[in-house]
Amino acid sequence: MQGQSNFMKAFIISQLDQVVSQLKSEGLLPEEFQPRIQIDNTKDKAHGDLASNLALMAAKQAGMKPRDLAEKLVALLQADAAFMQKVSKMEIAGPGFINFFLSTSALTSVIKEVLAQESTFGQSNQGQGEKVQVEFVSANPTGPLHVGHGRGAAVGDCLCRLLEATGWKVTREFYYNDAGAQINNLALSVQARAKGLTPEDPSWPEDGYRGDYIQDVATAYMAGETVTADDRQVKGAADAEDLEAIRYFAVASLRREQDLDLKAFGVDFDVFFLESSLYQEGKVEEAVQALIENGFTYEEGGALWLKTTEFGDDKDRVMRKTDGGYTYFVPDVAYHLNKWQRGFKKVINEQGADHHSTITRVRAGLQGLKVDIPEGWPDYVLHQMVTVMRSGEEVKISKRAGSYVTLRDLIDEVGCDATRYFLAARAATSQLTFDIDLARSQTNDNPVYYIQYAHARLCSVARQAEEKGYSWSLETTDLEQLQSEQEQALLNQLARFPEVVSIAARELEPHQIAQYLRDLAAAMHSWYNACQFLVEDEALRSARLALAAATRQVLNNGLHLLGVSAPESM
RNA sequence: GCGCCUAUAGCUCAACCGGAUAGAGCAACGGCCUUCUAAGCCGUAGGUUGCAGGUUCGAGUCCUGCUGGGCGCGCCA
Repeated sequence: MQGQSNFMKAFIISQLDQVVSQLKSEGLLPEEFQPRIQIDNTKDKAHGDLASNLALMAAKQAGMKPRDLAEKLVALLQADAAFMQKVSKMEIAGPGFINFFLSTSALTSVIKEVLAQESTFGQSNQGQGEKVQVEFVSANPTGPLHVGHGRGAAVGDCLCRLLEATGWKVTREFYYNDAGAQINNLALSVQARAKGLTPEDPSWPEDGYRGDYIQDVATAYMAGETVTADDRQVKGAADAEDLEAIRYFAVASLRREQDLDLKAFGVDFDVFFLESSLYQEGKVEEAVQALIENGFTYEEGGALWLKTTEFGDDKDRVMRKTDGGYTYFVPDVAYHLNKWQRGFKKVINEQGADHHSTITRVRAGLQGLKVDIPEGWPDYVLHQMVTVMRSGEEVKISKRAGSYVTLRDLIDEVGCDATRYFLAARAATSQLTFDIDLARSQTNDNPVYYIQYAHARLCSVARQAEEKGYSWSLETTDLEQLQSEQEQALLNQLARFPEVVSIAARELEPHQIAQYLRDLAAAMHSWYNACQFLVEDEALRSARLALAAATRQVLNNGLHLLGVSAPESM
């Protein structure tokens, strides 16, 4: 699938396509030759603005040397007067690249596009209004969100924003594992605290949760406080013997706390899906029955097994334990069947790589249901582990959670913007080192402020232009004034944006947006230092204010995709 | 032992379905504020892309085999 490209790329591709057809009719190229014509951004401005490797790809089939074929292609393009209005010069370079030098009018046309499309510049319709469900975070309601959940939240939310920007109809979903052994464990831990035990006591539950937050929950429960979670209100029963009441209260308390953390992080969900609802509605049992009826199960050692090996797993897995309970992936299968039945042909699960072994099991279960779910469904985006560093040393604990660093710690300490940026700026496949000192620093070390500062500077220029009565309108502005090296570099960066958004969405890689924004901000800062905007020469001034307005808009659009604010002053 | 991820400058990381001389930031060194925000800019230095083969006109990118690191391999989730 070809990504949405900037219009000059699309234009050159279509012209080259015509030229290829021409060469076919001349018999120079075989009829069956169907190149994927590729136009690249150049790394070196000596190579022009855009470049094509078509001659290199087609040389063999044409039976010509690449450079000779390139000559031929260039000659045909040069014959087209309309084409040569947009391309001021072509050069053949290296082994046979064709370098395109764009005319100023072609370069500056992006300004008109940006100012006309405003906040929609960069958007496309790749998704064609199709539904996509993105499940992310999905933390167990047994403790505060940790930094790994934070990475999931940042990456998942940016993915959603990218998909929305490219024409998908997105449902953000959070799956609560509110049934199962870990919840029982939570209830026992709170109960122990309610009875005044501490983790040091010999009678403290085995594998109990030891963090301070358990004490907070127990105290609130015993005080009869009322907790309001997203879908329920629970009053503490103040009875240390009522484990059921404790369980209910504890889950509500932790859900509420997670909700507050997510809100502070600027992440909203459309659906909170409860694992317990699958049991209540008999969906887990239905899925199990279907798997049994389809012959993918067997009993052994008092347990029920799923033949996951028939779907690529290295060993079969227990579905129903000897104690009668289901293993965790069984409700997961029921849940994903539910997603499918809700009509999501595309589903993306963003989760930590430490859970990657579930993928094979869930997909195997879905195949075993035999309801025509495609083999590779659903998609997964796995993020690797996060290490938090402070003063050159790894930070492993938080006061509240005990054994891990919480998302709340980071938001409180470095702020929402910087936390989101740092957690989304690296490829999900890479382990991430979160440097608190760097994220906190309000200096040029910090890419968040670097990008935001670029935006704030342009806002400031616009304010001052207004104060001085320097009005301008696009219709009467002569964009040919933008001749400096920095201006042309910036124009090329602006033109890249729709394509970057498109590729980032297609590859499910939000970090590409962060990377791009840094490049764009760098181009803007270089320009800012090289050129004065509020000059006497009205023609030049207006052109620069137009470019400044367009750049500000694209910075804003890009920051929005990351969920990072775009301040008007700093 | 098996599976997934990963290895790029001293450090943290990029590199657009294989493209030209592998790029940024930090750290180091040298410059730029009477002028729109110096949270900025310009320059210098820094590399056998873990190792060895292979495919290709062309490989950090694809294939094979090694080596190191992370995660997983439970009738936990």
